[in-house]
Amino acid sequence: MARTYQLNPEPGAAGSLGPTSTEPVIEIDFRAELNDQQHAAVTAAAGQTLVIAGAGSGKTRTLTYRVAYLLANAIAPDNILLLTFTNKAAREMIERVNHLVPGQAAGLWSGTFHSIGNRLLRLHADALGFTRQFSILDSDDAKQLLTTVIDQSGVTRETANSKKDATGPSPALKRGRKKSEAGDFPKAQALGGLISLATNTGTPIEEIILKRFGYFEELTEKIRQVAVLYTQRKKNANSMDFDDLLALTVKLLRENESLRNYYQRQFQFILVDEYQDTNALQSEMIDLLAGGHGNIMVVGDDAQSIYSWRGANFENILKFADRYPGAQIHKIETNYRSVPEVLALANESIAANRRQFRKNLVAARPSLGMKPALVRLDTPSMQAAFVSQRLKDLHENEGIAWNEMAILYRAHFQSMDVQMQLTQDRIPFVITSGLRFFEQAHVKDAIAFLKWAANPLDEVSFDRAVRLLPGVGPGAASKLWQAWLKIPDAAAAASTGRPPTSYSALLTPLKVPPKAQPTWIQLGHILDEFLDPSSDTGFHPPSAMLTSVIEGFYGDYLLQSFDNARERKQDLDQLTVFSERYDDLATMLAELALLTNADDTSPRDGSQGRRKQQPNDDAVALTSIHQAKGLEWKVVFLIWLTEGMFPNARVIDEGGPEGLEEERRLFYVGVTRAMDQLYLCYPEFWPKAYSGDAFQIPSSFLHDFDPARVEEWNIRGF
DNA sequence: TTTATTAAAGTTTTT
DNA sequence: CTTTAATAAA
Repeated sequence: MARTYQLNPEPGAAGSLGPTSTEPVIEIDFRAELNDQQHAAVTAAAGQTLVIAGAGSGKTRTLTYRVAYLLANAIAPDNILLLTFTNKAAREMIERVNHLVPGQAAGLWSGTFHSIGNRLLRLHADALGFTRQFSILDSDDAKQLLTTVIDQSGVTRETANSKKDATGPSPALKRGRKKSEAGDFPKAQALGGLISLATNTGTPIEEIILKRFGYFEELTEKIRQVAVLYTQRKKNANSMDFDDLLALTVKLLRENESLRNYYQRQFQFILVDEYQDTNALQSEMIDLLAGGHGNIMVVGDDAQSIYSWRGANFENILKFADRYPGAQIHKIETNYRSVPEVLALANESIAANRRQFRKNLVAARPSLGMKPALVRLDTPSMQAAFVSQRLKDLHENEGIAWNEMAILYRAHFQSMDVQMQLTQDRIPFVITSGLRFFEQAHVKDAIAFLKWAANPLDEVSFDRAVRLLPGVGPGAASKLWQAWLKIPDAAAAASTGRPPTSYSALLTPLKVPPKAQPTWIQLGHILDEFLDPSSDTGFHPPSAMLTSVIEGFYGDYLLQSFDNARERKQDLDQLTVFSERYDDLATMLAELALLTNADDTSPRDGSQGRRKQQPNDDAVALTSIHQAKGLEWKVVFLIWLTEGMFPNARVIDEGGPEGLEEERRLFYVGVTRAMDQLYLCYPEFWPKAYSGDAFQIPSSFLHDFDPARVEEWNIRGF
C-alpha cells in the first residue's frame, strides 16, 4: 500500500519546492519499510532536523530513504546535496538510493566534504587566483613544501643562537646523537598539524599554540610568518592542500555573493552524514550553502565522535538546537546489528562518559547465548596466535566466511604480529589501514610527471620528478625550478592551461649537473610523448602518459633503486590499468588525491607487500577502529586493549579528561561493530617494548562494565 | 656546496 | 619499516 506525503514548505522558501516537469513515479511504502522513529525522521518536514541515530540503528537506511522521499516529493535530484565523510560512505549511499529508486537519482550531488569542495573549486578557482588545473597536495606533498618553506625562511638559524643559553641542556640530550643545531623550531609535520588545526577549527594560530603547543610559545611570531609563506607558496604553485579544499570553498562562498546565492538556490535540501565529526570549517560550509532556505538534515551519533584531533567539534551536534532554534530532533534507538550481550556491554561502557545525549539503545535481535569473550594473553605473539587459530576455528567449524570477521586495533603497528601469524597460517586478509596505495613513493613518483604537465606551476611535483635524476638533489632542483619559471612558454602554458608545443625545446637549454645531462635530454623526449595537438586538452590520455613515463624512464629507475623493483613495477601496471578509466587528466589526478585506502581496489598483504587475489576477496578485515566506523562484522576481535595503547597514553597527556572520553567513544565504536561475537584481547607482557615497562596493564575500559557482562577465556600455551 | 651513503631512532587515528 | 640526522665523498 503506497502512500504519498507532501512536504510542508518552509515559509521563506515557498516557491522553491515546485515540482519538476516530469513527475517521478516512486512507489515506496515508507510506513511499512521503516520503524516508527526512522519513519518520523525520513518524512520530517523541511527545515532544520537533527537525527540522533545510535550505532547499528539504520542510519544509512534512514538517509537513503530520506533521499528517496525527497525524490518522491518531486524534488529534482540536482537540488539535493548529500555530504559524507568517506568516499566509501558516499558510494554506498548512492548505490542504495539507486536500488531504491532506479534511474531517479541521476544528477544528485553527493560526496565527501573534500570532494564537493574540489568540485566547486574546479569550477571557480579563478575567482580565488588559482587556475582550474590546480594540483592537490596530499599530506606528504604538503609536508615536503612546508619543509622547503621552513628551510628558506631562515627561522631555524636564528632560533639556534637565541635558544642556546636560555635553558640548560636537558638530560634527554645526553643520550643518542649530538644536540641538533636547528634549535626547537617545529618540524614540518608538527607545524603542518598545528596550522591544519588552526584552519579546521577556525582559530588563530597563536591561540592554538597557547592551548595545545605551549612549548612553542616563544616561536609564535616565526610560526605565523612561516604559515603565511606557506600559503603564498601554495598559491604560487597553483596548489591546494586538503584543508584548502574546505577553507577555500568557504572563502569562495563567503566572499562571492552571487555564487553563494546560486548554490543556495541549487542545493534546496542538504543532508549530512556523521555530523558529530564535522569541524568548524565544515559546519560553516553547510551554513553557507543552506543559508537561503535552511533545509538541512544532519544525522549522527555523539557517542561516535572520534575525530577531534582533526578539528572535529563534538559540540556541533550537542548544540545543534542552539544554533538552529526551532530545529526538530529525532532519535533512532533500535539497534538491529548486535546481540543483546554485545549491546549491553557497549551501553555500559559509554555511560561512563559525561557529555552526551542520553540514549536508550535497545537490541532488536535475540540472544545467541554467547557473552563477549575477555581474553588475557601472555604476549603479543600469543595474542596473534589466538586470533589466528580462533578465526580458523570459526571458519572451519562454524562456517563463518572470512569476510564476516574482522580484527580491529587502535594503531597500525599493533597489527604487525597478527599479520605475520595470518600469513603463516594462510588465512586470507585485507588491510585497509597503513600506507595508502597512492601514497607509496613509486606511485607518487610516476604521477609527479603527470601532475606537473597538468599544472606547470606545481613546484612540488616538479621537485619530486627532477630529483629522480642522478646527481640532482634539493639544491639543483631548486635552481632548475627557478629557471623553469623564467621560460616564457612555460608561463604561457600555466596561464592558458594548454601545454607547450614541445617540452624538450624548453628543457634542453637549462643547465643541469653533468651527471644528469643524458637523462635530462631523455626526460624532454618522454614529456614530448605526452603531447597530442589534436586532442582537446593537448595531451594524450592519462594511461598513455603513464606508459611513457614508465617505459621511457621510471621503469629503469625502479630497477636501479629498489630491491623489490618487480613488485613496484606491478603496482605501476595496476595504476596504468586504473588510469584507463579516465580520459581527462585533471579529473583523474583529483580523484587519485582524494581516494583513500578503504576505496582502494588492490588490497595487499602488508607484511610481504605481495598482491592479493581479487578486490572482493573473501578475506578477514584488518583495520583501525577509525576506519571501521560504519561497518559491521559477525565476529570482531579488538586487540591490544592495554593501558597506554588504548586508551592511548599521548591522547590522555594532551587531551586530558576529554581526550579520555574520546578514546572511550572509540572503544564504543569498536565494540558496536560486532554483530554476533566479540573478543576483547590484551597481552600482559611485551618483550619488545622500546622503553618503560614491558608489563602491560589491562585497559581501564575493561573496568567500565560489570565483569558479569563478559566471559573470561583462559588460554593454554603450546 | 651539494649529493650519496650509512647509522640510528621512532612510530595514533585520516580527508 | 620508514624517516631523519650525521658523515663521507664528489
